[in-house]
Amino acid sequence: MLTPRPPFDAAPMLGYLSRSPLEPLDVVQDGAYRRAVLLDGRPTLLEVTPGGAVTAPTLTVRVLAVADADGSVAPPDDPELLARAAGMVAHWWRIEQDPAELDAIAARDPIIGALLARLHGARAPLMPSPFECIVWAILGQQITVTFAYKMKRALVERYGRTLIYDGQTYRLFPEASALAEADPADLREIQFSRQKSDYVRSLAALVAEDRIPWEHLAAAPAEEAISALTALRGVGRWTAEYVLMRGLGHPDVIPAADVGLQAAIGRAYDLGRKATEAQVRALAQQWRPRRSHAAYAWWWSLSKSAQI
DNA sequence: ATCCAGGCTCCTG
DNA sequence: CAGGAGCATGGA
Repeated sequence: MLTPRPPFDAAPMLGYLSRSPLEPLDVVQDGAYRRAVLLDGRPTLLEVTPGGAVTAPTLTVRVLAVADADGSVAPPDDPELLARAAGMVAHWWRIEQDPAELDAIAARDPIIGALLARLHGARAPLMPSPFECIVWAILGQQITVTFAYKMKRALVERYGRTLIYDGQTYRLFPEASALAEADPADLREIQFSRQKSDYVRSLAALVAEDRIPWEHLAAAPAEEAISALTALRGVGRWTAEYVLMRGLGHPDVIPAADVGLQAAIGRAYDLGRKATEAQVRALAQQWRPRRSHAAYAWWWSLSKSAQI
């Protein structure tokens, strides 16, 4: 049982995690979140169940099943495993972040303040791994989100491992080694452009050889990490910023070139059209030092759960 | 039909 | 260094 720093509200986060019916990995059902990940080299199914109140929140983490090499599924055997699973969940769900830091932002900028109020207690959740995040960012380049989900689903179904629990199939995001060896013709079949195919395969090869220092990048100043990431083929500034905020947990990064953000911000600030990248960066000065949370909030405002 | 989506690389002038 | 083509597909 984890006890996030209050206020903490999992509801908007669950809404965000169930944002697309095509999303193949994030499973939200009966108020709980399930996700299969590789832990100690074995597919492991985790479940997170929010409880308590916004002012006294809890997160119950369970390890539902662990798959062995032969694919047979068993209940968890290692007591260490639960502690490690809980640690991962605590990190993804940002339970230590202090939402009080957002109050000053809301006071400075009432427009985002109204949005932050709707998201009272919410955190901007991280993706389970930087690798998954960077691949997802590349899939999302230039195309509609719906099409990106379609590609992600096909990628996961073709290259990801599976875990069957309670009659339900859970998929894992593909390992870097599997994507590094992917046949470009197969990727073309699942509607990857030649560029996306090249980018994903070359990045997967780097990650498989552990050539990307994720921990260093997570701790480095944002601009330094952005420079390092944009040196990689297929990674421009938008992708680097996305990976910093969603994959590495940098608190103060915003992908200002994102057209979704630009549309949301253009509407909210009554600009008459979508904001330019320069306008987003200028407005975002007010959202320091939590620009990542601001970006998440604007994206959330575009999701279905925000329309209600 | 044409444009544009959670961009990036590469090529041109 | 700015500007534009090309990429794959689908919805507006």
